[in-house]
Amino acid sequence: MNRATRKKEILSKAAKLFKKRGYSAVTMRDLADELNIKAASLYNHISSKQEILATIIIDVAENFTNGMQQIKNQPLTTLEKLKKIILLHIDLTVKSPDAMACLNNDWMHLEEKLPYFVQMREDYEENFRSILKEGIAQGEIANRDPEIMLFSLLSTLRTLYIWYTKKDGVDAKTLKEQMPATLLNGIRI
Amino acid sequence: MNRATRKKEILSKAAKLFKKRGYSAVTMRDLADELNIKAASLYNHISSKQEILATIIIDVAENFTNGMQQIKNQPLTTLEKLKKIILLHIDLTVKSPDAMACLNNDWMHLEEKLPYFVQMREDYEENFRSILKEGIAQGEIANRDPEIMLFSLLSTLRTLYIWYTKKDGVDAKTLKEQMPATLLNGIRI
DNA sequence: GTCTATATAGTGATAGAC
DNA sequence: GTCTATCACTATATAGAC
Repeated sequence: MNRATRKKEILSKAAKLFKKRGYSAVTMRDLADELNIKAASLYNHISSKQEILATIIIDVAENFTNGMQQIKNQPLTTLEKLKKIILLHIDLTVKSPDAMACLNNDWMHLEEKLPYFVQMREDYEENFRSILKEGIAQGEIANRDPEIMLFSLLSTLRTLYIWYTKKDGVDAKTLKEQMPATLLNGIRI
Repeated sequence: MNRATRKKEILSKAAKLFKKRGYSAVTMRDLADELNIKAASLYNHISSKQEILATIIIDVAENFTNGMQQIKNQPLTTLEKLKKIILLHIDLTVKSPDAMACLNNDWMHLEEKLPYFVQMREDYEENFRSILKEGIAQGEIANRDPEIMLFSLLSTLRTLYIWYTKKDGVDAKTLKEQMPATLLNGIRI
């Protein structure tokens, strides 16, 4: 198997295992078994277990950062921006549910890339918070504690991967159709 | 220090460490350091690392089960029942945020107690789902996919501990006053 | 009730043959 | 590109002294 394809396969299987048991509980031997090779062979493709984790998480995190950058300065109402943010979360979750789980559960095991990740996450939350406050100021959304609205929205969006990948869970189409209304009705005037 | 107090202290410090880094990443030496004793001394109070995890998680899980049992059969409207469920989550989170984190993030590392836990969690979700469906049938809440409403509510309630323990986070009083309205407005007619 | 010492079984990662 | 063999280290847990 060629080098690039094998590496992608390693990252994909690793994300799947990390989602199921967490980064610390997955050994290089577990990962190798999943690929039907020996643990030592993994090191022909990656340099460390840590590199695997960082690659998985930073890739998704940068997708969120880029998505938010595109949304925040568009000439849209607050509710339109929030709808786009909700759809961004749904799209990224549907595209890589395992990587979303890693980002949510294993980010604290990042080493070299930890400060970079934390900065991206803080910026993302701050942009989200600004949009909510803007909506309150303009009378578009309810005048309640923006911190409560923020965490209610983010909690749901960040854990979408749990419900999306569950048997008898919800499919992508239903999510895109019903999620924005369910979440936005909770905060709109 | 007397035996019962020491054991409680071990469970408390363990929950705090598990919340921060996850069960698998915390060693018995880490835990012992936190208590200023040696790892071997822990075994005079507990029989295994696994026992610590199970004690922490099952205790909170049984609190949820008991709370739900008391709520579901009371002569209340759906919205009143949902408000009581929301307050149950807030109360348990404020009481033991670290144990809530363990329950959410480390339940899959339970061994002997895993089936018991999974059954409790499934029953809890099923009771929650029934109450939502009852509300839709009686025209009290919006006629949307109950699965989406369920996961939106549960995601927020289950991750309350993240925001409650955060610096600049939300305090218990604000939560109890604003959380029910924010969440229920999203689903009520 | 805590200690030191240790048993036993992994852990991530490297060297070098094929 | 994968293998076997192995290194240096760390994990949970026990035995027995104090």
